[in-house]
Amino acid sequence: MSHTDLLLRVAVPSPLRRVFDYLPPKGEAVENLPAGIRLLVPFGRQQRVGVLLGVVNSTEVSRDKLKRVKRIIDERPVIPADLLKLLQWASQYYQHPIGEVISTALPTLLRGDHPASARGKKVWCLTGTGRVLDLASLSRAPRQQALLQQLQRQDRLDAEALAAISENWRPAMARLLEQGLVEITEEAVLPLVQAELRPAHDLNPAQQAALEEMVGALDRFETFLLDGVTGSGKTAVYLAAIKQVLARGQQVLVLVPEIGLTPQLVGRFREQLATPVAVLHSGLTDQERLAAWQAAGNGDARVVIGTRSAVFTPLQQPGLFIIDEEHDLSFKQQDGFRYSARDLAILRARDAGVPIVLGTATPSLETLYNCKQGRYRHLTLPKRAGGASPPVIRLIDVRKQPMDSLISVGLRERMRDHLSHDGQVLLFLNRRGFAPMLICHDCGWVSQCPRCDSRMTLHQQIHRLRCHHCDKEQPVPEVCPACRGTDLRSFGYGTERIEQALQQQFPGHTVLRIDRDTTRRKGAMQGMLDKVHSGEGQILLGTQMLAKGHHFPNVTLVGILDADYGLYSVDLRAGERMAQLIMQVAGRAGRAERAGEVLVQTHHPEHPLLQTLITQGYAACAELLLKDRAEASWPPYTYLAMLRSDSTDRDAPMAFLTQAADLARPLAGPHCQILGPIPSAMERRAGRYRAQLLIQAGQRQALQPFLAAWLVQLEAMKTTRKVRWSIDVDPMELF
DNA sequence: AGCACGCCGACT
DNA sequence: GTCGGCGTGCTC
Repeated sequence: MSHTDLLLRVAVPSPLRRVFDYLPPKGEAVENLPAGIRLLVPFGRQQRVGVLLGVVNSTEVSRDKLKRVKRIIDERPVIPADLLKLLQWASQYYQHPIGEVISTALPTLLRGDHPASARGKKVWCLTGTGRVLDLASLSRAPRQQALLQQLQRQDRLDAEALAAISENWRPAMARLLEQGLVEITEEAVLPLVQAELRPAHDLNPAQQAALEEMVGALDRFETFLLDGVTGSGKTAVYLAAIKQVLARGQQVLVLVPEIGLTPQLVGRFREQLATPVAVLHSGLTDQERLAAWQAAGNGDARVVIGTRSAVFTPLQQPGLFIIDEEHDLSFKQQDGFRYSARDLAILRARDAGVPIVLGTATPSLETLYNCKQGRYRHLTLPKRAGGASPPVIRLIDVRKQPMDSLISVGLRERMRDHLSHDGQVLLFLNRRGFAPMLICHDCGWVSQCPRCDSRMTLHQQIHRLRCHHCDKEQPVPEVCPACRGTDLRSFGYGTERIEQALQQQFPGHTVLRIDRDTTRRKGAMQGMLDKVHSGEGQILLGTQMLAKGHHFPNVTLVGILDADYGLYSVDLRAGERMAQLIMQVAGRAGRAERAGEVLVQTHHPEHPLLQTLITQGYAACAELLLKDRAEASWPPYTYLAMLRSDSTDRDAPMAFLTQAADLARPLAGPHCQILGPIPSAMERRAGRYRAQLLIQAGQRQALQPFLAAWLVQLEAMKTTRKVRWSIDVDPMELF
C-alpha cells in the first residue's frame, strides 16, 4: 500500500458519535503525523477544528465521500498521547461523542485555531533611569508620580495592577514611557508565585503513618482513601507527600471541589511548596488558562490545583494525584459530557503507574466499597490535630415541642448558653428565601410557577416571587390572582424568615445570613467571612454552601434546623448525603479549649440512620447504608445508566423513552434491567416536560457493550428529533 | 447541533 | 407572485 492511500482519522466536535476520515492536505507527508494535533477540516458546509486520532489506511465510508484536510494547525500535539488515550476511553465509557469530549477537555482558545502557545502578558517595568529617579521631580504630575512610586516598590506591574492605582493610568504611563523611565516587556501569563517557604508543622503519628504508606507506593499505582475528620490534618499529609514527589522531579495534580478552591487553600500550598503552582480557578482569562495548560504540559508548573475540569490538564511527569473531598458531588459533571473527575483521575493514575489519594472525612459509599473489596487502601487519621476534642452530636426530638420559626426551645437554650460564653452559633437550613410558597387563605390559590411543577418562593427583601428551579421572577401579588382576596399568607420557612425571627429572639446579637442571595455580589462572601472571623457576627445562618471548605474556629454550636428533609427523599443517595452533611457541618464546630456541640432537629429521632450516625459515627452509618444498597441492588453493588429526555411537548419524552425501552429489551442481556420509563419527579421544569429511563446492570462489563449498541439504534430513531435526550453513566441524581 | 433543501400559508 | 414556517436529511 502506498502512502497516497493514507487517511487521517479525526475527532470533529459534533454531537455525532463517530469519527471522520479525511484525505491528507495536498502535498503533505502525513505518515508520521502525531495523534493529538489540531486540523482544520471541512465539515458539511462549514469548517471546524478537529483533533487527529491517527493515520489509517482504510475507511468504512465510500472513498468519494472523503474530503481533504484544509490545514494542519499544530506541529506538536496539543493533547499528549496519554491524555488522548484517557479521553478516548472516557468517550466510550460515558457514551459521549469523542469530538465533544476532546473539545470540552481543551482550553477555550485551543478549541479554535488559536496558536498553541499563549501570548505573553504585557507588563510595565522600570528602566535604569526610572529606578533611580527622585519621585519629587514628578510632583507636578501626581498620576505619573503615583505610578512610578508603585513601580519603584514592585518593579513590574500588569494592566490590572496599574488600573488599581489609577483608573485612567494610560495617558500618564504614556508620558513615563516617552521619558524613558518605564518600558514594556512580556511575561509568562502563568501566575507562578513562589512565596517564601514556611516550615511545616510536625506530623502526628497517624499522619506520619499515612504519609509513609503513601510514600512507599510512589513508584506504582495504588489508590488510597485518606479518611480523616475535619481538623485531623489531611492537608498537612498532602503537603508532605507532595514535597516527596517534587523532590523526585515529578508533578502533582490536586483536584478540589468547586467551593473548595479558596484563597486560603491556595495560600497554604504556596507557602509550603517553594515551587511553581498553577491554580486553575474560574476567574482566569482564556489566555491565562492556556498558559497554565501549557506550563503543566511542559513541566514548568510542578503542582496544578483545580476543580473538576483540571483532570484534563496535561502533565509531563505525573507523580501523584490528589482528590480532596472525594465524596463531593461537584466532581461529577451534570450536563453535556457527564464525566466523574474523580474516577477519571484514578484511571489517569493507573495509566501513569503512580498513586492517587482520595481525601475526605465522609467517604462516598463507592469508595468505602472499593476499600472493602481490597481495591483501595484505607488510611485513617483518627484524631483532630492539635488535640481539639471532637464535637458531641445530639438529636433534638421536636415532636410536640413548641417551635418558634423552626427553633425548638431546646435549641434556643443551648444557643443562649453558647452565646453567653462568647461562642458563635452556626445554623443550617437548606432553603433560601423567606417562605417556600405563598397561599391564599380565602380560596387556596398557591404561588405555582407557570413553567415548573413547583411553587415560587417568596423573597421578602426584594419583594418578589422567585422559582428556584427556573429562575422565573414576578412581583408579589397585592391581592389573590384567583379570587381578589387580600389574605395572602406565606407558608413554611426559608433562611430569610429565620433570620428575621433570630433577630427578634436574640436582640443584641448580630445575625449573618449566608446563602446564594446574600453572597451573589462579588466579594460579598469574603465580607461575610471577615465578619465571622472578627466576631462581628455571632449567629451564622446559612444553606449548604456554609457546610464546605470554611473553618470557623469560634463556632462552638451547630444546629441543623431540619434533618427530616433528607430522611425520606426520593433520591437514592439522600441518606448518604444527609450523613455527610451532618458530619461536615459538625466539623465546623469546636476548638481546642471547648468541644463543639452539634444539635440535629428531627421528627424522627428513632430513625436508624440518625441513631447510628450520632451514637457510632459516620463509618457505622455508612455500613448501614451499604447494607441497604446491597439489599436493594443499588450502586455500588450494581451499575446504572440513565437515559433522560425532555421536550416542550407534554407526551414526547415518554413516547421517545417508551420506544427506546422497546429497542433496549432485545439488546439487554441477562445482566441488564430496564426500569421505566417514568416521568421525572418534577415533571415540568422551565417549561419543559421531563422523563427518564433507568438501566441497571449487575456487572459493569455488561453495561458498556449494551449502551454502545443501544445508542446506535437510538440515534437512528425518528422521534429522536422531537426531544432532547442525554445518557448519564453512573448518575449521581436519580430524579 | 448546525445547516440546507423543500414544500405549503399570509403578505408586499 | 415571494418571504418564511419547520419537517427531513446530512455531516468523512
